[in-house]
Amino acid sequence: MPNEYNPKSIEAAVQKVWDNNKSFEVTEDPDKEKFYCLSMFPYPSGKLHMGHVRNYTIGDVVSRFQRMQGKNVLQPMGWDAFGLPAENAAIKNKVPPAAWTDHNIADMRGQLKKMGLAYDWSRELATCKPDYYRWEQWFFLRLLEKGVVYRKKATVNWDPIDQTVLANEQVVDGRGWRSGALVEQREIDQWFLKITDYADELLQDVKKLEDWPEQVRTMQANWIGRSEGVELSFGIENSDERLSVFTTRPDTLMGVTYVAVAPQHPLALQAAANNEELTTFIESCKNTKVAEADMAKMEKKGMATGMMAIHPMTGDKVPIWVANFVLMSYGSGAVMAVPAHDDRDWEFATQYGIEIKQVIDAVDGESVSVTEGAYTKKGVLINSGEFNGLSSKLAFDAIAEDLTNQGKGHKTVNYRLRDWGVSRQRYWGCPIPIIYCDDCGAVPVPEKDLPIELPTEIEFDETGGSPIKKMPEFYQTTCPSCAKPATRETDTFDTFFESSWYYARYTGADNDQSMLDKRADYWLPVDQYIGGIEHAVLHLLYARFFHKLMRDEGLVSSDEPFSKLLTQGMVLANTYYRENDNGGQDWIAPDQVDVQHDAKGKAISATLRADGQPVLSDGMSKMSKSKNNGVDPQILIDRYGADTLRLFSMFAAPPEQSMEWSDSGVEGANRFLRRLWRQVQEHIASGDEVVLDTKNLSNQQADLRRKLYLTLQKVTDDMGRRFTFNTAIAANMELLNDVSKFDDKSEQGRALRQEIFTTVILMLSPIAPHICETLWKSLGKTSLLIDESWPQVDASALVQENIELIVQVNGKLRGKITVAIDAKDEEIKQQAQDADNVKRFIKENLADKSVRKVIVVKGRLVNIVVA
RNA sequence: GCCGGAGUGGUGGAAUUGGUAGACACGCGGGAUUCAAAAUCCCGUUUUGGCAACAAAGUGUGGGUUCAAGUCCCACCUCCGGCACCA
Repeated sequence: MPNEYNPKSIEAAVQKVWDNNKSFEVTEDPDKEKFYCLSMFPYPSGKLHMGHVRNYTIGDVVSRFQRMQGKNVLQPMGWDAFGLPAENAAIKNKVPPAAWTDHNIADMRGQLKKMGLAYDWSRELATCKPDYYRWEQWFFLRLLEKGVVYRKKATVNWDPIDQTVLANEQVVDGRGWRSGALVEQREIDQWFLKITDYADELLQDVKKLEDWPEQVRTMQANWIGRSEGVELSFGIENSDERLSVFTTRPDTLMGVTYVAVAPQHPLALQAAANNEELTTFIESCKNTKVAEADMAKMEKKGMATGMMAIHPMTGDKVPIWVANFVLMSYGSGAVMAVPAHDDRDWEFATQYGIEIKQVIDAVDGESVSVTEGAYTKKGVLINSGEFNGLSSKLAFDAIAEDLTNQGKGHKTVNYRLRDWGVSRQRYWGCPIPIIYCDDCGAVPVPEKDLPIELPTEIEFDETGGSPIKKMPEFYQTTCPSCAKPATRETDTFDTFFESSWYYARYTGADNDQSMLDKRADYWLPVDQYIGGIEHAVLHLLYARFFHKLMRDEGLVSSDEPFSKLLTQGMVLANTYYRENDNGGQDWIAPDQVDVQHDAKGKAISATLRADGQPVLSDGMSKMSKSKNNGVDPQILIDRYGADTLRLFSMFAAPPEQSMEWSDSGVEGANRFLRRLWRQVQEHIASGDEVVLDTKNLSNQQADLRRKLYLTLQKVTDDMGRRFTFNTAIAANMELLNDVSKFDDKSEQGRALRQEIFTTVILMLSPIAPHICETLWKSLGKTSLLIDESWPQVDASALVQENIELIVQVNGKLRGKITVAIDAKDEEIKQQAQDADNVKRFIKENLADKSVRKVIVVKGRLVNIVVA
C-alpha cells in the first residue's frame, strides 16, 4: 500500500472492481424493498458540465445511501438525444445530427464513468434510436384512436426569408437569428394532446405529492390555473353571431364598457376586411414572437373595430376592440372589459378614453374612487339594477343564474393550462406517424409499418429548414387505407415527448415486443427524482400527464411517476468581461483572470493574466457557454480525482440552493481527502487492531465516542431525510478534527480510533466512494465496502450525566451553567440566578427592578425576565 | 407583466420545531517545519471599544408579534428560475 493519496490509480482500480462484480446491475427482487433513484437524463451536448456533475452526484449519494439501507436500488442513465443543438451543430459544421449525437454520447458516457456513478449501464437508452422512439409512435397512435389527440391551427414564429419555423430562442429582438428577418406569427396545422382533459386530475394529484417541494407543487397548481367563473356571450349588432367570453367576476358584468378580442379572432379579421387601418394594426401585432413573456412586456395597444357588442343583461351597445394582449390560444380569444374593477382594463380604457363605470363599492363603507385606478377587491354591487346591494359573492350566483335562465351563459370551470402542441417543424426529432391522403385525410401509419425511421444520412442547407421536408424519398408514400399516392407527415414530436416516459422505459429498455412490461410495476413509481428547478413546470407536468395516459392504457398501475422530488439549484461561477468596440462584451474565462484582494481578502479588482490589464466583473452567474465562465469537470477529475469533485459539489451548498464555483474550494476538498488518507495511514501504522472495552473508557475517550455517535446520528438524518450533504460532510470534518487533537496513544485510544475511522469511512462512502473503498481495505476489512450496510448508532455511547445550559437575562446571553441531566426546574432556576455574570445583570444593572419570571427550556436555556 | 424562490462575516455556507448567530470550509494574518519553496501542522480571524474579563451593535430595508425572531406577520428593495418551440 503506497502511502500517498493517488486518486487516479485508486479510482481506476476501484471502478474496475465494481465493473467486474457488476455491482450496480439490478433485477427485480420481490423479497427486497426496491428503491428507484433517477436523475434527469442529459442532453448530449458533447461535454459534461458542472450542472451534470452536481445533479448526478446528488443522485449517486442518495442511491448509495439507500443501498446501504438494504434496498434494491435501481439507478439508470440515458440520453435525451433529440433536440435543436444537434441541428445547429449540423448547420455549422456540416456533420449530420445522428453522427454528432452518437459521438457526443460516447464522450459523455466516458466522462460519467470516470465520476464513479453507481449506474446500471445495462439499461442505457438514447431517445434518438428507433428502438426507443418507435414506442412513442405506437403510443401516439393509440392515443389518436382513443381521441386524446387532435389537430388544429396554432401560431408559430415564421422566418419569411429562410422560410422556416423558429424556436423562441432563435428569435432575437424580434428577428430571426440567422436571417435577421422580422419574424411573423403564422398559423399552421399541428397535432395536440388533450392535456386539459386531465387538468382536474393533474391538479388534484398535486395535493398528493407530499414529498415534492412546496414551491414546485404551487407552480404546478398555478400553471394549471383552475378558476371558477361564468362563460357568457354577447350579441353582435347586425349579426346573428354571438361573442363568447369567460369571466371570474360576473358580479362586475354591469360594469362592462367594452369587449376586447385577439388580433387573430374571426371578428377582428371580419372587421378588418373593409378597414385598412385595422388591417395594418392586426398585421403589426404579428411582428412579435409567440412567447407569453414578450406578449406581457410589450406596450398594450388596441384599436376599435367599429363593431358593437350587445350587453347580455342591459342590451346596451359596447364597442368591440382588438387588443394585442388578448391571447387567441387562451379561452375563447375574447374578454369582457370592466375598467373600473380590473387593472389592465383600467389602463387600457384610460389610454383610449373608454368609459369607466363603477359597479362595486367597498363593504366597509371605505370611499372608492375609480378615477385613479381600478378597485379590484370584492364588495357590494351598485349601478347594477336589480342586483344592487348584493355582495360580490351573492351577485356571482344571481347573475350566473339569470344568464343561465336567459340561455346566455352558465357557470363553468376554466383552466389556464392549454392543450399540448406536440408538432415541431424540425428534423432532429421523432417522426409523427401519420400519412396525409387527399381522399382519406390524416391516416395513421399501420402498426406493422412502425417505426417510421428518421433518415440519418442527410445534409442541412443554409436556411436551417428540416431536410426531410425536402426529401421526396422520405415523404412520398401511399395511403394505407386507399393505396393512392399520399404524403407522409414531416413534422416531428416535441422533445418533451421523449422525456415524458423515459423513466418508465428504463425498467425494461431491452424489450423489443412492447413499450413496457410488468417490470415497470416492480420499479415504478420513481422513489427519488432529481433535477434542475428549471423543469419545475413543463417537463414535470408533461411527464405526470404521460404517466396518467400510460396508466389509462394499462401500461403502468400507479397514478404518479415520481414519489419524491429534489430540485437542485444552478451552478454559478465568476464572470469577467471587457467592453469591445461595438459596445458589447467580450467574455473572459475565469481561469485567465487574476484577482486582487484587499487586506481582508475581499476581491477589489481583476486583471487578465495575458496582459496584466484590468477586466470588469459581472459577479456570479450561471455557468454557460455564452458567458464563457464554464469549468470543465474533466480537467478537475484529471487533476484532483472524481472524489474531490464529488466532495466539493456536495460541500459547497445544500442541493436545492445555487452553488458557487470556487477553485480554492476544490483544493480545500482535496486537502480534506488527503488529510483523511494520512490520518488513516498513520493509524494503521500505529499498531495492530485491539478490541475496544466500552465499559472502561476515560472521560476523554467517552467524550470522543459520544461525538462519534452524535455525528452518525446527524449524518444519517442529513443524508436520509434532509439531503443536506454539506452539513453531513461538515460533521465528519468536525469529528476528524477532534480525532486529530486526541493524542491518546493507549491501546484503548487506538481501538477507539479504529471504530471512528471505520464509521467515518462508511459515512463518507456515498460521497467519496473510491477513497473510502480503498481505505476500507487498508483498515483490514476483507469485504467490499460497496456491499456494506449503514452503521448503527450505539445508544449507550450517547448517555450523558451533565449538560450545559445557557442563561439569558431579558433574552441576552449572560452566562452558562452545568447541571445534571435530570435536574429539576427549581434547581436550574436557582443555579442560573446564582451564576456570576448573571447575578451582576440582575442586581447591579437593574437595581430597582425585580425578577418577573424565569423560563426554562428543557436541555437548552434559562431566560430570566427582569422588569 | 404573471407565477415561484433567494438575500446571514472578506467569501461559500451553518443555525433542523421561535431558544447560544457565524458550525464546517475558503481567504487573510501570525507562528512552526525547511538552505529555500511547495506541502504539512499550530494559533487568530463579524464589527466597534478593551491587555483581558467583558460590553455594545449586528442576519437586504422599514414596521410589528413574543420572555426570546436569521426563523413568524405586514410593507418595500435587489437578485435569480419559469412563462408553453432551449433542454
